[in-house]
Amino acid sequence: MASTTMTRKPLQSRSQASLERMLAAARALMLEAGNEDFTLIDVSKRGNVAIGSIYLRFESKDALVRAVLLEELAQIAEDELVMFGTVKAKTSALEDFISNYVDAYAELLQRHAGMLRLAMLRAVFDPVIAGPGAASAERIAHNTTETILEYLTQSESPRAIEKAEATYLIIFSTLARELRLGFTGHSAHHVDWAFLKRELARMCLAYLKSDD
Amino acid sequence: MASTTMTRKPLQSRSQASLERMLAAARALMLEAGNEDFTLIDVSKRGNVAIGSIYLRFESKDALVRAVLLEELAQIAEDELVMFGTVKAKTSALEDFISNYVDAYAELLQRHAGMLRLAMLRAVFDPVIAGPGAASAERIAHNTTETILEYLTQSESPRAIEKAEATYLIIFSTLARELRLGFTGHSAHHVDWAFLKRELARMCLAYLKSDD
Amino acid sequence: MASTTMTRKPLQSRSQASLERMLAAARALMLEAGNEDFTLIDVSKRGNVAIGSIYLRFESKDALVRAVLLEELAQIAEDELVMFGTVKAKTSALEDFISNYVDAYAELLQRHAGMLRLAMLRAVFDPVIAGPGAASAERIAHNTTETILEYLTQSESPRAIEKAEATYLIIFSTLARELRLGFTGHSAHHVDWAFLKRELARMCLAYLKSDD
Amino acid sequence: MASTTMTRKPLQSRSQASLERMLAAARALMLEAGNEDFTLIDVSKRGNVAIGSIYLRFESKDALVRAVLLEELAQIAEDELVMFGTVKAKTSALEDFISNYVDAYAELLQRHAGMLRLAMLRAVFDPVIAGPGAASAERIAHNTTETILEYLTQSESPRAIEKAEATYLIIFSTLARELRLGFTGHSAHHVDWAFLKRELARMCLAYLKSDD
DNA sequence: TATGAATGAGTATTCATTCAT
DNA sequence: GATGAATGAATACTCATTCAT
Repeated sequence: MASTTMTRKPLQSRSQASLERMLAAARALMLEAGNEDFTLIDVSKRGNVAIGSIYLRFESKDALVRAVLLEELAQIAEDELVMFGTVKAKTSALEDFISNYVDAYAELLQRHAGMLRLAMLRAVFDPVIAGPGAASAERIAHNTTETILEYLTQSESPRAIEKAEATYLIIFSTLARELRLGFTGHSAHHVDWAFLKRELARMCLAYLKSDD
Repeated sequence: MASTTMTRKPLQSRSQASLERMLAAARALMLEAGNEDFTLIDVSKRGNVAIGSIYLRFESKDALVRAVLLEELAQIAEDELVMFGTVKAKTSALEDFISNYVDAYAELLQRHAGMLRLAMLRAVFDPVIAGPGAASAERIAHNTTETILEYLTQSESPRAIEKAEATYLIIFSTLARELRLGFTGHSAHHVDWAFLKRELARMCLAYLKSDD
Repeated sequence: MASTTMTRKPLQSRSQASLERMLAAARALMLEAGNEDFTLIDVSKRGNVAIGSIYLRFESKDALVRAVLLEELAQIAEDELVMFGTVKAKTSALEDFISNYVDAYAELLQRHAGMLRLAMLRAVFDPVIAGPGAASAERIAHNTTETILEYLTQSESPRAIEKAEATYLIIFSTLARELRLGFTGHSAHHVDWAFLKRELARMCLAYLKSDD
Repeated sequence: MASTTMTRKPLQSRSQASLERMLAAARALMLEAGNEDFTLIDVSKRGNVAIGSIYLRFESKDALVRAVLLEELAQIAEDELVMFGTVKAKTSALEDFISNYVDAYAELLQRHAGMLRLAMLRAVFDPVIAGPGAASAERIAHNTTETILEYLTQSESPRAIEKAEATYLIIFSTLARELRLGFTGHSAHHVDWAFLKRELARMCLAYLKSDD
């Protein structure tokens, strides 16, 4: 068994390296062009892999694109969890939480903007992408809502659940503008990002604390 | 004058009809697929126009796509003005305005969602689309902000300008989710639209009325 | 009959003018491009004639091209006769004749170079052009040969006929290089034209006067 | 070394064979039509290569045409050198040289007439073809002139250089008629080729030996 | 397994020709 | 007769996919 492993490992890592190179090449090409219009020849040259090798791992170009996006979505999901834990750990009041959360979430979305944009475009017609995307989104929505609720119940706010959910939705929507979906800064091309984040936090707080 | 019209109409309407058929066919194909990947053969068949006829009116497939989008953007700009006038006419208090505005703006964006989505995607690399899109966006942003300010100055709110601007941005961003930019309902696929609109209005109001 | 003529003339001259405009436009386009790759739309715009009108006079684009070329070939034939008469009129010795003839023939070929080039290219596959072209060529060949013979018989040269014919062939071939058929001056790009004409005349004279 | 050849040959010859088939097909089509108006589908069918394979070797149809012509021009250049060497080797007097040279040069031009004709047509607008064509022409012109001069200086002829150059030009121009540039036999369609070559040689000799 | 040359269906674009007005 | 908008066949080129080595 040891020998089997010995013999297989190098081969596997060879394969593994080749697989990673094609994924990385496709990823780079997708980010550079902002779309999926790269060719497999591009991937072949850039990733130093034979075209045939791509078809050994993926049944089509589409499957390769999906793999790249799914990999990114998994990473985003992980990053979200880490981000969420970090924010929670350093906050004890609603004010702190909302403000830090908006900052951290904004940063996360910005970091993954390129691929997230592509993932969202594809999600429109590709359930394989829409699924994990929605699942991940739901988890972060749930976590966020729960945490806001924890802070809110301390102050016995009525309609707490509804407000917490709306808050998450509005925060996500607003920050998602940064994914460059929209006319270059539709309605905002000289509004700066810091300003938007600050006011978004304030708005959410005013809303959450209001006793309507 | 009547005779002039008589003589010209048939000639114009023939051409006009053909032009409209190709624009309509392209529009329909774009909306159905959610992208610009239709072929001119599709347009030819669907619109019952010869391929050559398309090139009689447009210098390229791209120009046809642009024409479809520009037509829609012009319509959107007009609709926005009408919508804005209607909302203003029937509101006298900030509460009414925000609530009605969110409703009406949401309806407008929903009505144009398909093409607006395509316009935004193209705006990323096509200045011919980005220009009018941004101009239109800026006008509605300006109008909205001004109106909010009118109501706010009545109550001498500090930071009125910043809050009015942030309000517009956040409303637009939140409603724009409806353009299906995002995982089908990323984080919101069973949250209903009526709920979101109501809470968005409330949030904005709480924010605008807060004395931070 | 007078009235018929009255009524017809203006119409005819209208038609005539239109016909001439399309021929002139086609001619200009052919000369500018150096080939037959113009489009009928070009002719339509340039000549201010409707495309339909072209098909009223010519059964195809090819027929239009032919008409232009045939018109030019007829003009060339006429020019050749005039040129030949002029040269003969002012010369009385072989030396004068050859020298003046080479000059005048060179000038004629140069003047018609553009269309002659096109005519020759088309003659390869179009008998309608090859015919008149060859006929015209034969006449000038005959005239030239005859004239040379007149001068030669004065000096009782043996092989006079053969030499006269060869002289014409060689003069024509050499001058035809000016039609820009050949690598830009294949083998001659800094040899000047005046030199070539002078030496060509000398060579012919030496040959004609030799008693081989 | 043998094994290297063994391993490489099959790979190369497959590719090589395919490349040669497309070049040969294009060549044949060009010669048959006398122009470049063949289609890539024609090449594909005739050469039994996929259209895509053509684009694997050439970046455009134009590049394929160029390759065919350049190949021929290179062959012509080589043939010219061989021809020239052979002629020089077997001649010791001017008479012999001119006569043999005209014969051999005529044969060479005839052999390559079809492609040479196409090359010259393209040279008008394509520097890639005009360059090698002119270079090759200049070399043969130079060689010819030099050789004539060697024979002439023996007889201390005045104006030797000018006469040698003119001789080359006139020989080339006259023989080039055979490239079918000109109305099929413009001025010569029943003049036979043997006659023309003989007289051309005589004319050149008479000229070169004359003491003008 | 790995390779990358070969494949050919698919697409934008052009332009001679037709024909309704 | 005159017009010029409409037609659609034809063609260069691209690229995902296959398969012989």
